[in-house]
Formats: sequence, structure tokens, C-alpha cells
Amino acid sequence: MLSRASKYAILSTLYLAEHANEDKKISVKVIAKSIDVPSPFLAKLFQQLVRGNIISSTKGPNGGFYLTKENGLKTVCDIIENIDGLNKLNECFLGLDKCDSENPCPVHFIVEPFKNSIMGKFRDQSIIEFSKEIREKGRVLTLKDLDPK
Amino acid sequence: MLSRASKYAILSTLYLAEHANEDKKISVKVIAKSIDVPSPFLAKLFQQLVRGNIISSTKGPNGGFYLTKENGLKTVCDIIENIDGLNKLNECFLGLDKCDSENPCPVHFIVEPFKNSIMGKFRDQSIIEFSKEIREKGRVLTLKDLDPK
DNA sequence: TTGATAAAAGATAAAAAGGTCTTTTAATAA
DNA sequence: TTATTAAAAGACCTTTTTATCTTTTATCAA
Repeated sequence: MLSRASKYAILSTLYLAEHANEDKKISVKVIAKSIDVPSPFLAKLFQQLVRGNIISSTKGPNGGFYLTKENGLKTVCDIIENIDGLNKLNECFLGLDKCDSENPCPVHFIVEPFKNSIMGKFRDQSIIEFSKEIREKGRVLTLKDLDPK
Repeated sequence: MLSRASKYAILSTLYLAEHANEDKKISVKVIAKSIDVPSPFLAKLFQQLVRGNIISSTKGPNGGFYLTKENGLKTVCDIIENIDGLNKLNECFLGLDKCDSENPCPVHFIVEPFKNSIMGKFRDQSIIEFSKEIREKGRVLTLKDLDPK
């Protein structure tokens, strides 16, 4: 459904929302390590997200990536659109070219409500709001195995 | 979520369930054309499905593919398992290695109910039952654009 | 004003997915 | 018993995705 690239981009943008700001920028390496993603690949993705005005960066010492106020108003949909293109999420679960309520695939009416609810979240909730919810509800962002306490 | 290969395999197996039987076998070319899928690719998939005892075939004149009674008792899960491996369906929507109710990703509780319902269908309903439902409810199987009536 | 740091840019490589082609084998009907 | 049909098998090709590496540019601090 989502490419790995989009998944990395979503997770790391949410990571930035929680851990970085204009006074505390974070380097690719640190983020890549934190969420356990290949760092040169993430660097490429970040370049693209910066060009898409979804995250911000500065070079040099104390440089790194962060979100501005404006960046924080973007949505997960914006990220997906920037990386995969939006229709990636809208595709038919069974791959039909044209699948809708008129010509439904065999699982259309199971998939549609799910798509609506996840797309609603991704479209209507800003990165900042999403990040707040993640913090409050104790959701997980890392790909790493968690410490076995 | 599902590979194209799995999608093709599901659609064409359901197609066989509706249109073929031991007395009326159907060739790859006909099926490929009917559901609009590349026929050499489908041929490969069918080989694998035959080996997996999910569909049946005979060579020569009037040969082709069809479902036996036994084949009809298989499920969509069996098809997916045969082509992609089952965990393809169980993967975390955001790619976390370990995502569950204990360590939920940010969309875990939206995705889980959907997964349960679609997996339930794919696991519990036989191909024959599914095919019957598709016929009765008028669901669509082809990838082709439908005739503009 | 130079050295260190970190992103930008772009070339390249590796892996996976998707797709094609050719030859061989089995079944059937004439 | 032969010609024909259609699947089986396996080699091969293409595209997309994922990942890496190297060089350049910008920023900052000493």
C-alpha cells in the first residue's frame, strides 16, 4: 500500500515533530539510528521533503533537520503525496483499474470504510496534532526492537 | 499490501471458480484476456498454484485450468500464502518490525479492525463460497475497463 | 579565514518485482 | 502413430524500488 520510502518519511517526520525544533536540529544519522532506517536512503528522502517544504534543514555545524511552524501544519497526506503520489493509497485492494461503489471488487465494501477512516486522519490532522496524539497515547515510532525490559 | 502477483492469482482463481470445471477447462490465454492480465506472467503464477494444489490443470487439446471439488475448499489465504507468504498481509501499515497492542504504531488501532475483518473473510470463506457471494452480489472481477453501455 | 560539520546533489549499485520467451512434456483427436 | 494443443519448466529480460557512495556547497566556530 505505502512504499517503504513513504513509511520512513512518515515516521521520521513525526520523529522530528517530537524531538526537533529550530533551536535543536537533528542530523540524518541520529534520526536514522533512532528509528532504524538506512541513513543514506533517509538522506535522499529528506532532500525531497525539504524541496516539498514539508521539513526544513540547515547545513553546517549544529545544522540538521527540523520543522518550522509552517511545516508542522502539513499532513501525512502531504508526505505521501510528496513521496509516492496520493493515488498509491487510493488503489483498489485487488488491483482493479476501476473499483467503486458502482463496480465494486469482491472486497470493496470491506476496504472502503477503512480507507475513509485512515485517509480522513491523514488528510485532516496536522503533523503537530498527530505528534501530540502520539505522545499522549504512547504510540511507537521506532522500527527497532524495543528494549526487552 | 498484496503484490500484483497475488492480486492476479486471487482474481483468476475466482474467475476459474465461476467459469470452469472438470468438463470445461480454460486456457491461460482466455483467462488472461478475460481479466486483462499479462498471460505469460499468469502462466507462471498458475504453475505455482497447481504445485500448491490450489488449482488443477491438464495438458493437451481441451486442456487448461479448472478447480476440483477439493480445490474449491481452499481459501484466499491459501492463495496469498502460496504466492506472497502470509505475513505480507500481517505487516504493520507503517512498517514497524514489531507492532501490536502492546507497542502500537500511530495507526495500529485503525488498521487492526480492518485487518481482522479482511483476514477473517480470506481465512474462513472457501473459494466456492466466496465465488457464490460474488455472483449473487454482482461483484466485479476484471481489470479491464467495463463496457460503456 | 580556515577547519570542521552537515546537508545537497548526483552518480551508481543491488535487489526485488514484474514480465517475456523458448523448449520440453503430456494429452487428445484424427 | 502422428499432428496438434496446451501446460510445465526454466532461462532471461526490464523496470522499479531500495540503498550506497562521492563530491560539492553552505554554515558556523575558533
